[in-house]
Amino acid sequence: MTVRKTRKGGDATRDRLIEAAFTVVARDGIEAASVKNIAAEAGVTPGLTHYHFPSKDALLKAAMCQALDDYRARVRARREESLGGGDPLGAFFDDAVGSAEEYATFFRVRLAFAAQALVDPGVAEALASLNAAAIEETALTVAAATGRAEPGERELALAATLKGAFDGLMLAWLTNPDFPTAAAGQILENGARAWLGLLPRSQA
Amino acid sequence: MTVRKTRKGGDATRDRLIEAAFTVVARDGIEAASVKNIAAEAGVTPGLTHYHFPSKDALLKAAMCQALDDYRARVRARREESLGGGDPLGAFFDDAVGSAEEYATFFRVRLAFAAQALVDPGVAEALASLNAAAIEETALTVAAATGRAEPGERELALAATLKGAFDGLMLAWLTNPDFPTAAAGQILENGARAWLGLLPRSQA
Amino acid sequence: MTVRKTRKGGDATRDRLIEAAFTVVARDGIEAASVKNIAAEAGVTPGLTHYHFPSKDALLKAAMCQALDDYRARVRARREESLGGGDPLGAFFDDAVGSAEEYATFFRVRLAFAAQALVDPGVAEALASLNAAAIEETALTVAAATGRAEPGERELALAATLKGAFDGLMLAWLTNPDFPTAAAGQILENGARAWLGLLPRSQA
Amino acid sequence: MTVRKTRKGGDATRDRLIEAAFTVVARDGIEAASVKNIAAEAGVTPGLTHYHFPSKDALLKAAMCQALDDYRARVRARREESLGGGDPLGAFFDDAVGSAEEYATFFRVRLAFAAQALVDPGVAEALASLNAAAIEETALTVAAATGRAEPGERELALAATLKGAFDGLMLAWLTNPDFPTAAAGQILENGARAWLGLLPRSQA
DNA sequence: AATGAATGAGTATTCATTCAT
DNA sequence: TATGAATGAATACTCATTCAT
Repeated sequence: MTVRKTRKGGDATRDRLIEAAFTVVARDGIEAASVKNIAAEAGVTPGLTHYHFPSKDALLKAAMCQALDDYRARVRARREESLGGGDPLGAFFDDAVGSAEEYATFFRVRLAFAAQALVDPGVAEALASLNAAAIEETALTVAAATGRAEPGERELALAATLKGAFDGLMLAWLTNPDFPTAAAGQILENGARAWLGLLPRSQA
Repeated sequence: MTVRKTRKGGDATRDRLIEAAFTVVARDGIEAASVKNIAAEAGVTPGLTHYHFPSKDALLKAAMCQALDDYRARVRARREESLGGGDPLGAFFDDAVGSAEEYATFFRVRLAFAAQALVDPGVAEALASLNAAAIEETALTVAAATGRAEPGERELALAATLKGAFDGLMLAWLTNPDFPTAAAGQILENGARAWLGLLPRSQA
Repeated sequence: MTVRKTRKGGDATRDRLIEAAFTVVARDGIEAASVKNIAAEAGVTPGLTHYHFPSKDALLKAAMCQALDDYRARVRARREESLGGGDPLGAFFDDAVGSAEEYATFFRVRLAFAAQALVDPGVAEALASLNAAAIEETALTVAAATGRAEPGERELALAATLKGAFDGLMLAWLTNPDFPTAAAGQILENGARAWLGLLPRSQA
Repeated sequence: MTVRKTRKGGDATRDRLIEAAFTVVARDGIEAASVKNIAAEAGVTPGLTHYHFPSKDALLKAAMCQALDDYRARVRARREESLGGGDPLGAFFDDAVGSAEEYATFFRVRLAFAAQALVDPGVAEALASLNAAAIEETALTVAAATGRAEPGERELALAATLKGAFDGLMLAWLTNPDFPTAAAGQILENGARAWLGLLPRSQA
């Protein structure tokens, strides 16, 4: 019991560190994500970091994984929410375009790691697998739009395209508040529907 | 003449530093872009860097600006090459999809600075203006597709979307070699044509 | 207890750094007072300096404050020692002239900071307040000479003059070992006694 | 002729460098007196400094010597101006107290070098000899007060004391604008007159 | 006489990491 | 578990000096 309590405290600290790393990277960028800053954000001593994580990189990687996992969970929740509606694809685009602000924090962290992934194979691998999971999530939505139970190659390609394109739009929007979000959403949606052989939303 | 010679030596070094910065960022990432590494790549002493540039950030900024300017020049050249053809939009997509490898280096550098732009307003501003220039370049192509001399709001919105989306696809492709580039290109192209009220390429 | 022991180690190092800074400035001048030299004198790593002090300037300031505080304490001790004697002013001058060698180290450090105070307002302020404290100390001696409990304006002016003049004599003596210390002491003492309306010492 | 003209230009630059060094030291302190800053103040290139002076230290030394020489010349001019008056000592003190502001610039530079003299024997020697010259100048005034043609030991001791004490008062005044200048002048003057066996000025 | 380019040693400071407690 | 002290390598940047032109 006491042992577990102690462990729980330790785990709580570990989680606080992960969350603090996420916060610092999202707020101040990866260059500011020093052990000192992260520990300060978590309210602990820098030395303690190396008790919970073998290295700073391990901590950052853990933060990245958790962030992308949370992101995927959020995407899944949205999908399940909109399962009942008649137009899953429409709901997906409405969410993607309408909740940009909400996804922004995730994306800031993702971008920081993407830049590193181009250089560090370890980061690249972790990010790739997490990304694949998110794409599969989206593929389920796409499959639902065409009435298939399992997403095929065509659906997976579209899902990957949508995920990539939306990342790019997010990047553009973050660095340019005047970015035409709505138009971009329509353009993509039209392309997606055409790809699936569906009519445009207005005519459907 | 002699005067110019002296000046030339200095300017040549300056240019070598800029190019070295670009190379290091593209190859090893921005975290490795220390003054020492850049100077070594350029074959000069680190101290000399601060003779030609007031600070490391100024050098990196110069490298970023030059890189994006070169990128825009390349896009323009491609557009002018394909001016004679009957399908400017098709040529644009063929280039974007087919020359991914060629654009990759530019993108790697761009991504590094994008991550910083989220945090450093100075970088953000510079990158935004360079980005706007690239978008205008693309808008000319879009306008040509609809037969207009000057791009209107609709064309600009599409150009911004295409630029953003292609950036995202590039990011996805760089971190995942299996990314369905061709499919993504078609999806986007279909969306673009629909947005402009044109028929899909296959039917045109 | 154990807690205190840890803290003691840190505080001891901090003190060693302050003392080392004082030593280096007094011995080699302020231009030689680099973080590297000071740390070496203290027997620690340069990096550790920035664990105990936010900056080199903060360390030097701390050294200056402690030095001038020690100086004031020494002046006070001398005054209290000679409190019983019948001629406080005479005792003060005897000490000032006779203990020049002893005060020299303090003065060397003080001079280094005085040169900086002309340029750096932060140093100037700190030095001014420490100087004021030393003057008040001397003013107590002056007041005792006239039998007053509290020093008035006249006594403060004399104290400030004596402090300033003795600093100048110290500077002259340090750069010229042949400086007529004894004569200077008499000249100042005569001026001081005349200012207070007292008879010269020889006639008293 | 042309040769002389060229040389003249060179000498003029040399003088500009000396003056610039003086200006920078007086205004920004000796830590800011880098070759770069001095050259900028003189409006020339840093490299040129080493054509006219073998080293930075040589330039600074030249600036110090010229400054103290100017100071001595100024003191002498004052003395000669007041030679006709009946009270040379009174005139000397009136000048010293009244022209503090005018001497301040000289003193700032002098202080910077005094701090170095404590550490660098070369500077110490140069400064000592220049100081001795200034003291002899003052000794002439003191001798005039007692009606002697040549200053004796007693007069030299007083002159040294006055020079030293006034330096100290200048230092005190520069770091504390509230310093009681007038009182200090009277105290010193009383001491000086008593030392020479003269009556105080008020009674004379 | 003067410039601009270049060097190499030097600066303060930050960092991830270790370790005794 | 958690801390505070300590290290050594790395950082950007400054400096006096040299030299070809």
